[in-house]
Amino acid sequence: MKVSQLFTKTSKTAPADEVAKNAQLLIRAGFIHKEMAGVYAYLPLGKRVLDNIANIVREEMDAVGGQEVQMTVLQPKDIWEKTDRWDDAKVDNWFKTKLANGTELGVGLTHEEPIVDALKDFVRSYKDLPLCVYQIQNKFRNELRAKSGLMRGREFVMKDMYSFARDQEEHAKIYERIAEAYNRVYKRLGIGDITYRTYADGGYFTEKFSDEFQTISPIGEDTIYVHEGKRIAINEEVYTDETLKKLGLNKADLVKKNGVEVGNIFPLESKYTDALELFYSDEKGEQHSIIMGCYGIGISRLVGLLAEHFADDKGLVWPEEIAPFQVYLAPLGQTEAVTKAAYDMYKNLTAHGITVLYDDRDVRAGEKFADADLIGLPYRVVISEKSLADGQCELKRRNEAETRLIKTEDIAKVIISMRT
RNA sequence: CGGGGUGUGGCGCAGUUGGCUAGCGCGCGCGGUUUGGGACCGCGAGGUCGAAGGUUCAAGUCCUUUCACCCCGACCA
Repeated sequence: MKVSQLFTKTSKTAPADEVAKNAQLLIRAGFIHKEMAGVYAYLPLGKRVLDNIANIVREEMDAVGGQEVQMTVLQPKDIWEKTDRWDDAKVDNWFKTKLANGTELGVGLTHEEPIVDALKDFVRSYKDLPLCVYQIQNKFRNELRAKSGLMRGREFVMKDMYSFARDQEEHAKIYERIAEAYNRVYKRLGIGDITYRTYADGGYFTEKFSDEFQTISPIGEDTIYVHEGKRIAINEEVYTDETLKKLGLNKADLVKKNGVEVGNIFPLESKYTDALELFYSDEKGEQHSIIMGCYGIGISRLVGLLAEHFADDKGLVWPEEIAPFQVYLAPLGQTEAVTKAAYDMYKNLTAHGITVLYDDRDVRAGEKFADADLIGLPYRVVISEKSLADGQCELKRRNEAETRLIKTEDIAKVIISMRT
């Protein structure tokens, strides 16, 4: 894409109504637009990042047998009454609305009920199970206080997967398989080394733990106790001697950290399936409860976390799998030779499947460099009269200081070889 | 929801104890000089000061109400 065609612009100043670094950087670089507190639009660059993250999650969920669906935002009241979650006294962060005729509707904050309801049309027999269904879409929660930019919004993008198993043993296997998929997701996002499977409160099922995936970060809202060696952690909310004993951990081996909850998986037993009367028949024709699990990843929260984590004093520093484009191509000067070389390279890189943000604007070098740094693409290629005289261009990684001279015709090959 | 703070061109800000056609920087448009780290000069467009009501000869400055946003806390399947 050409910068001249990109409708967003960068800004030297951060908006006064944002304090969170993730929001400041993403807004300055033109990735997102704040619609209101806790509600952000994704502009072309931000949308690409959001999609890249979603696609990593999608691939890993598909790999463990997930089937993607798109559920509705508007939801009928009755299914929520069946599980006793409609009442504001039970779940207080609902957005609710009404049809013209007065019928009450819910605005989706999670989708256990409608998924189970939809499966009732299809799941009857033990032959239909197990199965995993997931969705990646906007969810709405009426948070009392939105905060920290993308980290806690009222409208946000989330991946939710629901598993349906015939018994506890089958459920446990699926649960572990998905937990491993989660680790792969965070690894691919570049935060595997600072993300820990964390024992946490199980909510409705307090006798059991749920598992959170917590990424160590100074902006983390949660306090966790990390066991480096075992790559696990305990959320402060269940950090008791009893828990430690149960997990066989020693207080002395744990380090207190701030964590961002980037995922949460938990067993739902048969609470929703029973309440909504989704059962299966076994070989003998006897009916049984279906054991359900729920697996969330905050996609838009990850955009915020990654922006916050992969940044320096000049701007964003995107990992390759997440960056909106791979290369920032910056010709310096407007001479015919430079312009032609840049355009040829743009075509060449694109033909090699390398995405390029081509800064074709007639602006000074400093401005291009500053924008390249702020937007934070992994590679920057500079074409100028100087290096072009030797048939070369300059290649620099965003996360390194070193600049290297490359033969212009080799640039695609070199970048491909440098890829992580 | 409790506490604290802030709303002035697109963005960041300044506007003394109320007083004249509401300023500055960035950005934007035009012209020119520049051209390897957000250049410089000149000209120009753009705001009725979050909104509503009130006090006053006079309100961006005072009062009331209200909306929005930020921070701390509480909350957070």
